[in-house]
Amino acid sequence: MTKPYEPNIIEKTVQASWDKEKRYEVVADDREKFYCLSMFPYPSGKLHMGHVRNYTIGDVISRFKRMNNYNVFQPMGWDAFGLPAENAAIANKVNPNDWTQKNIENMKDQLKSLGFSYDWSKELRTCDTNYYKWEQLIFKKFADRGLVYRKKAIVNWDPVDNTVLANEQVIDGKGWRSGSQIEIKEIDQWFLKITDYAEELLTSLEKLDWPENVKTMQKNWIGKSIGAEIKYTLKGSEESLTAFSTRPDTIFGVSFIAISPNHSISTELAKNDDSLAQFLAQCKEISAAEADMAKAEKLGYKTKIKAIHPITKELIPVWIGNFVLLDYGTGVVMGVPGHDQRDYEFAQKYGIDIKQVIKVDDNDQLPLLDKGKLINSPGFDGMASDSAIKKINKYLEENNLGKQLTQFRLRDWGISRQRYWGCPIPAVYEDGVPRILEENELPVELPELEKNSPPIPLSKNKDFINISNKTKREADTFDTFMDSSWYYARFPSADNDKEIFGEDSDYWLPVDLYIGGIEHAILHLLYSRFFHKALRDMDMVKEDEPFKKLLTQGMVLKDGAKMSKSKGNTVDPQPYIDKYGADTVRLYMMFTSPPEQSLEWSESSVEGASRFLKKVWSLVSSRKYNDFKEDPEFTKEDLALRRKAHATLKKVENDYEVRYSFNTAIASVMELLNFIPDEYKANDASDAQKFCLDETIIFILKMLAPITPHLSEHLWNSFFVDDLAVDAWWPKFNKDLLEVEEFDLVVQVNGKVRGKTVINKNLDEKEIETEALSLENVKNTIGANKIKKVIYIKEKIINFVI
RNA sequence: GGGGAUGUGGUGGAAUUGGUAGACACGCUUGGCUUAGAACCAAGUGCCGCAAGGUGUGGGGGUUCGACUCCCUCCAUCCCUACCA
Repeated sequence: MTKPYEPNIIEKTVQASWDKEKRYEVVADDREKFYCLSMFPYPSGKLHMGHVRNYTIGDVISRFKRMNNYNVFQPMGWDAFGLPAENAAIANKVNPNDWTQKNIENMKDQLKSLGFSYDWSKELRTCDTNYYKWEQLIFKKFADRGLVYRKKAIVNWDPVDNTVLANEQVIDGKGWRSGSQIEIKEIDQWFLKITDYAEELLTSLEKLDWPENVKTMQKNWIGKSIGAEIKYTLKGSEESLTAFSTRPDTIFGVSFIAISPNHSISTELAKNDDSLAQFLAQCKEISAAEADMAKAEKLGYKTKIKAIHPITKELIPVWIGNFVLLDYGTGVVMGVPGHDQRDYEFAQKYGIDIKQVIKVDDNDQLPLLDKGKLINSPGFDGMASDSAIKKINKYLEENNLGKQLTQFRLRDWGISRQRYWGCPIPAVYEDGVPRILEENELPVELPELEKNSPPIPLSKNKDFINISNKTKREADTFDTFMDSSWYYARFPSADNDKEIFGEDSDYWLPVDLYIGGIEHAILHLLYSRFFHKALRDMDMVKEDEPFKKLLTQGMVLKDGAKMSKSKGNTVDPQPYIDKYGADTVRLYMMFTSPPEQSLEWSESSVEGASRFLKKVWSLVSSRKYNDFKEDPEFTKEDLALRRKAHATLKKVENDYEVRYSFNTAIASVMELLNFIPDEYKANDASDAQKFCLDETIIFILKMLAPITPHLSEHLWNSFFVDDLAVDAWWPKFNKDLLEVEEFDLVVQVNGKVRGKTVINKNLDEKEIETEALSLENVKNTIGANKIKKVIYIKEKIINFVI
């Protein structure tokens, strides 16, 4: 009788030996380096299945690379600042730091129990002064390079709670706690000039080994467009409005101008117009989130102002539209209802002229969004859109009415947050004038709170704010995306308190493989790329890009939505680890779907994963490797097993290394295990049979080692003769063993399968055809019909067309 | 509203380059073992049909000798939309 498989005992023992020998703490050496990074978590309390999936993927790849003789660095840390800590602090009257640290300890224990091969000596927490002090320094250096400025920007304001709300905290236009109608408010904030890098962020996407969909998303987000700025002078005024358009060829179709409710003209007019003032107030009753604005009903208010069309000199009404954003382009839209969907709807609603100025054919329906030939455009009629654009731009430029311009959709990054639990922005106000602190005035430490007292905003913390009568400290903290924009570069130097990026960072950067959720495809990844390029330009890092290769995992969903603490739909892995062991949980997560796909959580086949590991256990645990000095004589059946084992190894290698397709790798190993004939396991098996089984076992343990490291290591140590750990080497398949003399041929008639037959590889095409035609079912189907055509695909298929 | 993805048995999924649809599992059914259950073992399992056969990859259309795969169109679901991380 073999002992039962007791994963919890095995796993604790194996993990203890890793800790003792510090197996996964690494330093520079001669091997090729591999920096494998999984996105660090926000310490929300407990791990959920989304984390388990993400971190298992990273660990499987790290372990596979390590077995293939790479020097692998896989760190872990904590994105520790953020809103949930403050929410928890308010709800439960706990100190956000205590709450966060406790969560970190919990989650760290969970990560350790899952057996991830992290180098914990480089752990970092963004809420540590030794982390964020460097962030304040980066900010100062960015400022010195002219990448920092201040401007007004809109926020969600809760007039009852007197606080700024995050978009997430606004539900149907109401504050989540107070329930009151929120309003948009403009406040002064710090900005980073990410737009200075717009062009490079766009062009260097090409160099990246990233999934195409992520690159496309970033490209569209940056949104480079070539168009023209067109000046509309206002009637009876020196003032003018400038609108940007990518379609100057439709300029003769302009029948209104729309400006933002926040535009200075709007505010000016409202002073003497109560109904307009009311309209502007109404426009503020909408959340600042783009999705909400886009969904809101398009509303307009017609002013008495007229703009002069730059070419026809006709008078055009100026409207105020709630869909026009001030900090978006110029805050002025030229309305061309005939050729723009949104303008069309707006014009229909308010009875504004809709003119067709582009023609494609006689069946044109408005709005017509395609390019075509110009009509109703005096002086340009009959021209194709593209040449008309050039002509019109030239005309505008010569007459000082506008100019050709490249514009980006990307906006500068507002980094001010009106919160407590974040990195203090290192600035002061001297007589109200902002000044960013000098290097020798850093760090600005986040003031500690009383035990168990809820956070008060920094703006209300007098001890912190008031430096002197004239000098006040900045009360805002950084956006937490700042914290996560450079952590990848800090990790190798996490234990270095002398330099921000020491020689360890130099050695390990860039990240060779970055793994994380697809939800970060745009913001986090774009901000990090921007940081990296700015740091490069200050000679703080080399390379142009931080993440060479990217693997985006799909969401783990529960009840049809992304698993997250705030939605309250998380599934804790702990009960599963306790019941089945970490190896089973890891195996199940990898087996249940490929990494990129989103996945509705279900525990339905955890049992299957567990069952498979028990089978491996019962096959290997009481067995010892037979150290044959020379190869025995193999029968045909022996060779079939060896072929299967070597073919599986080849496939699994490809699945791990190239395809990141762990579910199919596991399926192949399961298939291999099922393929072993029972007599090979018996005591009276022949030497050749024992040899083949031993070889198969070696392959199985090695192939599983990245996914189920504890079981593999334990069985390896009891089974094999050398004293190297299971992750010391990866086996090599023998390609001579993969050769076969025969293949299965599928025989089709008119594309439908009518038979299958085994064909010797030596036969020529004519012989194969005869062979196929001799099949009973094929003969019957063809009957008296004449064969019109024969299609033969080498060693796969033959199709008779009748 | 915009951008990106996904859709295959009762369930998770496989089919890697346009070439056998449903590998590998879960579940279920039947049988074995057992006092009984659990566990384990064996066989079966897309749908319709006694069978021959037909049919089948979200719906509709197309290209092709051949389509889960390519094209058009519609529908559903998920993610992002700049202050959740």
